[in-house]
Amino acid sequence: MGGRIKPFKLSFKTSQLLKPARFFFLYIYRVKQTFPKTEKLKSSKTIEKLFLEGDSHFKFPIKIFFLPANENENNLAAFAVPKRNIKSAVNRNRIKRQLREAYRLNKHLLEHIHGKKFVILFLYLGKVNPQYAHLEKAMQKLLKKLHDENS
RNA sequence: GCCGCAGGCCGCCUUAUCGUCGUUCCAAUUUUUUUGGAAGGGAGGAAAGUCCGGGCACCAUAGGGAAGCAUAGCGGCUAACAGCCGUCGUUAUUUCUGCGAAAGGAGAAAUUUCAGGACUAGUGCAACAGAAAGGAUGUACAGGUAAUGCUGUAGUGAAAUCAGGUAAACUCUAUGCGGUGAAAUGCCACGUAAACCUGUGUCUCGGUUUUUACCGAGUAAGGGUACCCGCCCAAAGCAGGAGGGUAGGCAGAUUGAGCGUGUAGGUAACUACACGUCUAGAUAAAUGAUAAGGUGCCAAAAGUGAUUUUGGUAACAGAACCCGGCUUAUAGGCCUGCAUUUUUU
Repeated sequence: MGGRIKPFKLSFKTSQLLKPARFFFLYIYRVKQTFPKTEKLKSSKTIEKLFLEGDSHFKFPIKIFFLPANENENNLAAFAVPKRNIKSAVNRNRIKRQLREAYRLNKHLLEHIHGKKFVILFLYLGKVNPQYAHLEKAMQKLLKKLHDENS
């Protein structure tokens, strides 16, 4: 874990804007906020399995499917936006990027489930382009719920 | 200055932090590799539709025939084209010139339309009007004959025996077209590996012959390329099963009919030469988030006005082997040309 901890350095202005719950985690130490290839879910078999066997939670507009996968080193995550709801390719891409961003900034919420790792799929079910702030809120609630159930 | 039309160009910017995908360099670990750091780069004019044309790759089927599809004045450009340029004809608009009492019609220029080969090969079709609209022929008057709508005029119509009109009607003529499509294809790794089992499947008649087989004819009739001939396969082909392996890596893949500038040739499209330049390469698919400032647009308020303040908003849209076009979508801005109107001199 040593390589993943960085000294906390934020300006006064930014830290003022942070909410208390998030502020707590960040104040102790800072989880590295990266999202490299090794944390992306790529196997089509696993994704199929997720839809068939995975448990799900829903908080508008995001639905998540997840399965425990303790043999993995990292949590694996994938993001999907159905073509049925969002027609434009540009908007689909954008929502996927925003989902990924929201996950990247909030994945530290899953760090404290010691030993337990998950395979997660995030599915966007809204029919219009979202505000990023709403997405992030929903993401935080879902990750917290997952955390509380398994700790 | 305002508004309109046509053509061309651009199509949000800057900074900071955190991320993300390649490249290069450095350090650590080291066979590969992995991790960290630094530098520099990272979507479009249409990347879209997949409508044409190529490059490139492959094929047991690529040849010939007919069919089908595409193109269509003439000349040029190009790797090629259904594209582009020039030109002739043609459609329409505007302006000018001169003719005329007027209605009108003539010529020239600019822009613009065209599915612009052939109805003297054949077939089909044609509203209204009209006796009659396609091997047609009636009435009135006049003429003529041995006799007859035989001839002329009137009448209908765009057109009445005239080489009529029509090919975004069949058709004919000329030219072109093998098919598939980067999920192609090649290599590496894994694997006993063009391996195993089951089913389907090569017809009928005649002749030669002991039989196999060969020859000929017929049929939709073994399989393959839509069809036929030809050709190829027969240890083939097709379908299923069991078992194994796997959605792996590298190449293809980004230096190219590339881009920029200049000179020369050409009416132009474009071409030649010289110099400079490297500008995305992902693969469950890289460009995002946050903050601040600016820019454009819209709305409201204030002001005679220049303008200021506040709020909102950021068009269409995401590379997927690569090029040349076409078509469609597109907020807003800039430039050029033409025409109208207003003001000033």
